Amino acid sequence: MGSDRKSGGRAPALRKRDGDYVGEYRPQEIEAKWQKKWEEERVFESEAEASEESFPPRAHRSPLEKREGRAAQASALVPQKKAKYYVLEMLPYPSGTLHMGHMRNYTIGDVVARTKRMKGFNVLHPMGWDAFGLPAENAAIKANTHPRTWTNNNIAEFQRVLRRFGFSYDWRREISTCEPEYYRWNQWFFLRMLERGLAYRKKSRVNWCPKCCTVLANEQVVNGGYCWRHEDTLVEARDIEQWFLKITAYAEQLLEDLKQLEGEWPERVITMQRNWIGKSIGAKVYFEVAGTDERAASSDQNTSQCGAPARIEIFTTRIDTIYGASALILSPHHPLSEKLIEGADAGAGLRTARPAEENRRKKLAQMRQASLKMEDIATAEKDGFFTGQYAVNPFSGERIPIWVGNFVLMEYGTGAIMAVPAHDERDFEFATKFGLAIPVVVRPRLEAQDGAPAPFTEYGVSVNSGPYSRLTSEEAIERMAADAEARGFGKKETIYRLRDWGISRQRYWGTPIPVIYCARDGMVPVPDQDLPVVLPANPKLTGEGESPLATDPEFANVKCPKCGGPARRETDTMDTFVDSSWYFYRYCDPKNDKAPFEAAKANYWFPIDQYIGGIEHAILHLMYSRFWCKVMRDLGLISHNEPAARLFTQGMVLKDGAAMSKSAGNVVGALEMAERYGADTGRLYTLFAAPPEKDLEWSEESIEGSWRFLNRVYRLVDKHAAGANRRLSGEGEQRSLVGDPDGGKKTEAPPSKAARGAPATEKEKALLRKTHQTLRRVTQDFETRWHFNSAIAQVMELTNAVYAAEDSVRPEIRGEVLEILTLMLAPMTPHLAEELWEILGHTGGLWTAGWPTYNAELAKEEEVEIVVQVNGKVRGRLRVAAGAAQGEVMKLAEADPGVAAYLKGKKIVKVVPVPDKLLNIVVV
RNA sequence: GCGGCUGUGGCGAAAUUGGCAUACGCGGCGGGCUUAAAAUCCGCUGGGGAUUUCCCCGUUGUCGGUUCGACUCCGACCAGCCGCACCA
Repeated sequence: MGSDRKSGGRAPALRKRDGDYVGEYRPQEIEAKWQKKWEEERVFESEAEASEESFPPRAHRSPLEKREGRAAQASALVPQKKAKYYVLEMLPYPSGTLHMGHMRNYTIGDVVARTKRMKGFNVLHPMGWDAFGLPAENAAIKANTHPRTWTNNNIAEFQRVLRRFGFSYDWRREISTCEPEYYRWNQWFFLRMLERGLAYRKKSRVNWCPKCCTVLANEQVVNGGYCWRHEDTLVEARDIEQWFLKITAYAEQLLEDLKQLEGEWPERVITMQRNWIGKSIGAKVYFEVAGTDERAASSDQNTSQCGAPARIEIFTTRIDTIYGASALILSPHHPLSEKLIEGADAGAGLRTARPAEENRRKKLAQMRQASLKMEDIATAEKDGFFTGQYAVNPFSGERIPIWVGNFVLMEYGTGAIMAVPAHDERDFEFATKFGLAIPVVVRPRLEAQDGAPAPFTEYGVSVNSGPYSRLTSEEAIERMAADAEARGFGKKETIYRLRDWGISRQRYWGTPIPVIYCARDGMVPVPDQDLPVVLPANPKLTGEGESPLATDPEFANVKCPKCGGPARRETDTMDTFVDSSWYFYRYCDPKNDKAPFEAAKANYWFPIDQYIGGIEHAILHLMYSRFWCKVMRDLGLISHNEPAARLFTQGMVLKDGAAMSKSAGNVVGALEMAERYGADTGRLYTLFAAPPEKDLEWSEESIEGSWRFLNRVYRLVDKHAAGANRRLSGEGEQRSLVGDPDGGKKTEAPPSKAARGAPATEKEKALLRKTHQTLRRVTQDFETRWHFNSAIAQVMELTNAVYAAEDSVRPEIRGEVLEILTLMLAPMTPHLAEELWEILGHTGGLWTAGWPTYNAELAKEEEVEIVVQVNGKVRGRLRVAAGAAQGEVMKLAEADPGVAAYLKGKKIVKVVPVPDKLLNIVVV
């Protein structure tokens, strides 16, 4: 980054230029000055939630309104009752250093918050810390300190940096999830879920990360079997007793309510959630097990010779293909797969060779082992073996072999499938490899599709399906499911891919799960009045073995709350995603010690109007917190269904092609940036370099451009004010001075406060026109499209126009333009804008000003350029009065020599006019 | 394999509803100021030609379609990125 000319310690300030003294833009001083002022004046504190009564809108009238007496009309557009606006960036995990990737996220939120405040909303814009978590524990072990020390140090540092960037947070509401005042409510929620059967404990196959030394939720397993924290570490399967939250109870609602979010949340996130929930509508069908003889005669023989259970349940979405089932296939982990391979080896007459029992056992063990590794499951070759047993197809009565296959997942459906090779790719592959029959039972609807490649997996028309032949697939699915249900061998069923949320973690730095195990009373919830269950202050952390809390007898050994006998505490802690599932509600009422929050306060502020964060939480945090919201609604705590009305996922900041991160070693530190160029330049650059949803490649060279622009604006305003002051004091124009001119501050009356004249010259008109056109577009870009980059480009153009106009416009006109320009910059570069506002002579602080009102009258073009095309090619340009009549434009076009040349000798067949823009003449 | 997103100058990008493609910025080149440099201000920057006014040509990943007119809409393809992935 080279020179230190931008650093704070430059030679001071005043230089002579064109007879005016122009100061130098010194962001470090300006930024500190205004941050202090904002804090003193408590500018960013939202108004009380109870304030549903009317508030007068923030008094703002733009200079132009004042001049034209339009204030009354304009304020009619502002809601009389101050509307609330809750804008939130996802809370950070305080680790490492804040870099410009983080700053981009917070800058976007801050622009929104500041804009809304200027527009008269009661804005809630809080910040807090996702303070529990494994990295703190690991770092503490490494540095031989306490996770709390490590975390709090980081929080202090994060705070410092965020304040340095001037983000407009209401710091009174700051929360930290590792404080007992916060996590006691995690425990409280857990107990409420326990009461409702939404929290339960079971032993199950879970994902274990050997590096984290703890269990992971399904959502924390990425890239087909790797730990989300250690993307190079394969997750292992373990059977562990742990706590689950029953998110599956809300599967349908979570899916259904995504519809409400359409258009408000990124399509991508909605799609990902939909896929994650993975709803399948189908049917369960029960197949009787018929023993080892495929031809077994007696229909009443429905237990096998080795005592295997009577029936196998399968799930299918294509019950219409059941006449084409040529086998049942069980998952290696299916409990029956073990039972079915027992018993005497096959007798004579089997169609398919049955491996000897010993080999069957070996094979099963092998397949179970293989499927523990989650990698390559999708790509692994199909494998399986015949159990020797048969089952009866309840529709056809046909006996079909029962196999075990490696591609059948125990975790999905019933862990068993019917194989229909003719109409399913995987079954086809399996059948081809092992020589199973491939009977066709669905034909394409159109003859033209006949001879379609096997397998044919689409809907069509049933054939060879007994009474169901000739039905369309849709009809067959409907009828066969109903018949199966009526005849008692099946039923319609909807299943979801979504699994319950495993929240037990075998680590220290998290919320203790508030239950106690008593030898006599079993599992006993900790009574509400005993909350919070506080983490022991001095744990023995090793990062290995069982939960650290289990090794702390003082913590683990307790009296049973029911019988008073000796009991043992649960020593696992909660997944930290519990903390972040409801944190945004706590901001509404951060100090409440009676309840997680007061319902009225939450209902005032919620839903979040604008939530902003990274795409990496598309499923994790954003699914969990939607679930939590619905649980809280059912507990009667809140009265809405979804926590966030709108979601925005910003792009990453890349450097050298990779996401900025500590581990990649390519971070541009936020503090470093602020020291070198000032926070405003950093903010401006991240907004200008790319639209916010897109990834942004960091470029040191481009930052200079943003820096130069702010300097340019500063000089422009400062020079203007200096000139105005000189005129006021020296040249005897009789205008009153406000304040003390010797006070060292620029408190003289600014041009804007003086009586203003209407634009007189063409140049003045043009500049004001440009100003209001810019204001219109910037307002739109802020409001709806969030194209901050093109908004900034507009402001740059306006700045260039003011420079170009030089002295051809009177100072009072220029003053007006510069005021609007300053206000437009305020949300993006707030410190500089405050300073300019003061330089322009305002004493109240820019935060008391509102967003300027666009004046359509002044923005209107009087004369427009019309592009004349002949057969779609530009052949001439006309300057005409705006709104000129079509015939007149046509006449002018025909008179234009450039156009006429192309019309000569041709016949005009069509004329397409676009008013005030274009005229296309079609000739042959 | 399925789903989604993206493709525009040397670079980051703009183009609001189908209406002048390349605004704004970076980089580069030239000029003013300066003894000089930095900073700053001004101009040029798709290609070719005319010393100006100007003329010709090309162009938004590729091919096709709709349209008076397509970066924008439709179809097919190519490339890159992301997500899911034996989900029955």
